[in-house]
Amino acid sequence: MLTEKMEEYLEALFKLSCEEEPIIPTRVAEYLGVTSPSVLDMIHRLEGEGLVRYSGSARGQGKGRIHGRHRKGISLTPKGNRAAKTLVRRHRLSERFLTDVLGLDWESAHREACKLEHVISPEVEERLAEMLGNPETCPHGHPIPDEDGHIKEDAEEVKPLCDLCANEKGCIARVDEEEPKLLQYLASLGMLPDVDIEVKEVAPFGGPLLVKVGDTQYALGREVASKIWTRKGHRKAGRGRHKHQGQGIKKDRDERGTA
Amino acid sequence: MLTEKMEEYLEALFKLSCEEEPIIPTRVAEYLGVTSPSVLDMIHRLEGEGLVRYSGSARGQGKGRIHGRHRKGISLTPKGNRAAKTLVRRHRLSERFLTDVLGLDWESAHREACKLEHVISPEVEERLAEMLGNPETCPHGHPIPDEDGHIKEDAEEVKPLCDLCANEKGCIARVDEEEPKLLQYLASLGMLPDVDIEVKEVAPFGGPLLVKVGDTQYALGREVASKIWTRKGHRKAGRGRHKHQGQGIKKDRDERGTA
DNA sequence: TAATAAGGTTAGGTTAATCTAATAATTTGA
DNA sequence: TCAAATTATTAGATTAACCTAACCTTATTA
Repeated sequence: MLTEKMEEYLEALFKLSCEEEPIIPTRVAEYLGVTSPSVLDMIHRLEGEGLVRYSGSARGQGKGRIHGRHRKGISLTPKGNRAAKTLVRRHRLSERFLTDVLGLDWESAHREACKLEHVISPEVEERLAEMLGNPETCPHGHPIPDEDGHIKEDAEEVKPLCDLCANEKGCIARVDEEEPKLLQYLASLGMLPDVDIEVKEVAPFGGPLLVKVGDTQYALGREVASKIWTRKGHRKAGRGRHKHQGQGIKKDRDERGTA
Repeated sequence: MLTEKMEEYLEALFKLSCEEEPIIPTRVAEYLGVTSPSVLDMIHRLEGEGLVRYSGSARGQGKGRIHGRHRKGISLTPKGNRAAKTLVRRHRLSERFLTDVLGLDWESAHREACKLEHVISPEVEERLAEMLGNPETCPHGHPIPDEDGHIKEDAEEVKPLCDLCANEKGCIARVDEEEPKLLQYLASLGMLPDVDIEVKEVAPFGGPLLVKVGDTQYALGREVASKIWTRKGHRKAGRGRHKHQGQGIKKDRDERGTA
């Protein structure tokens, strides 16, 4: 049986596996705010459950180098991957419910979803998805895995804002969700999924980007710009289905002005 | 900080305090399915948090006898009582949401609510209550404490079905929620809150009751009948407010035919 | 290449929540 | 009133998650 902590580790491993290549214990420790002996401890327990594999030190393997049958470092087994995706699905469905139906702001929704994802049963998960109209993304624009753990690939290329050239236009596909403060900041600038954005200038030597959203221009650091993911072209109709449904439900409490 | 287990104990103590008078460790142990040393352990921790009082053995105090300032045995402090009522509120609001909005059956709703109650924040609690139209009772008919922990008293006398005389009529106010199996059984007989019921016969010597619900008669043991609470007179319009709202939200997925 | 930094691992300890087994205290009732 | 039954309490163990401190091992780099 999975404990809540085990679930948290699985999720962390899943998210880290989308970024850097060999996942090392120290990275996990940083990500979760625990010490590395604690991570080792848990990794051993998760190995015992057949959810992760760990082949000793992964240092010096180089990014993405494959050694024999599988990578060094920590990796999720298919079973672990499946469990992690279920958690991600429950988290993102919860976020949609909390923002669209209950009208919470992004930061609160994220915080609450972190707790909800561990107590949602398959039955509630299914009904919730149905009630929300089977949304394809969370409020930040990240895809929601389907019941079978499949994640819909982006139809078009999605790249970070910092990779756009001067005068290139795009549409925000999603924003990284790890830092609540940043999320709140971006929301305050109107940088939300499905919003058009244009890079006006790119300062040299790693300097800031000058971007235009709506009628206003903002200077953004490269670091921040790397957390904003864009796709080509303009906003698409039809993508905001669930969102509009949510807004409809939310409308009658809009005077409270959250989100 | 309260752990989930502490919360479970508080809730158990709250429910037990509504029934028998001096709450003894052994009773709590039975109720929660743990051993008495475990209960003692937790009681000490809860005492340390100022949530309960415990004055040694309470045996032989007699039902409800007061000794000095407060009863012997385990009792909740005002702080503990308040915390327990918040949990009961969250549990019952969750149940309403799960049955009325998501269309779960009573048993599943109860099971899920047991988990949800521990992860709902004050903000979510408030919004959920609002969305549900501030319901006054859970699906089984039990009152939902308000945000301040006040529980609305019954306007009329509410007594167990087994206390009615032959040919006495009443309306089901609520059914005890502790045993899921029983709940499911009663629901299958149509014995739900706000349903009229009539006692046709009472067999002597602790025998069964013959009761009529709708057009059908059933024989119920005394034990079961003691879990069904009735009030005088017929179903009241206006009491089912939240229920109807729930049905409205549920309507467009009724073809699934759950609940 | 030797020193330093970064990371991995072990050993041992803590707290919450549980258990079993044993012992002490109280009740009940014959 | 005294034995049997019930309850309370203590002692000692266990498991999951943590931690700190100490000690290896592998990489970088001066």
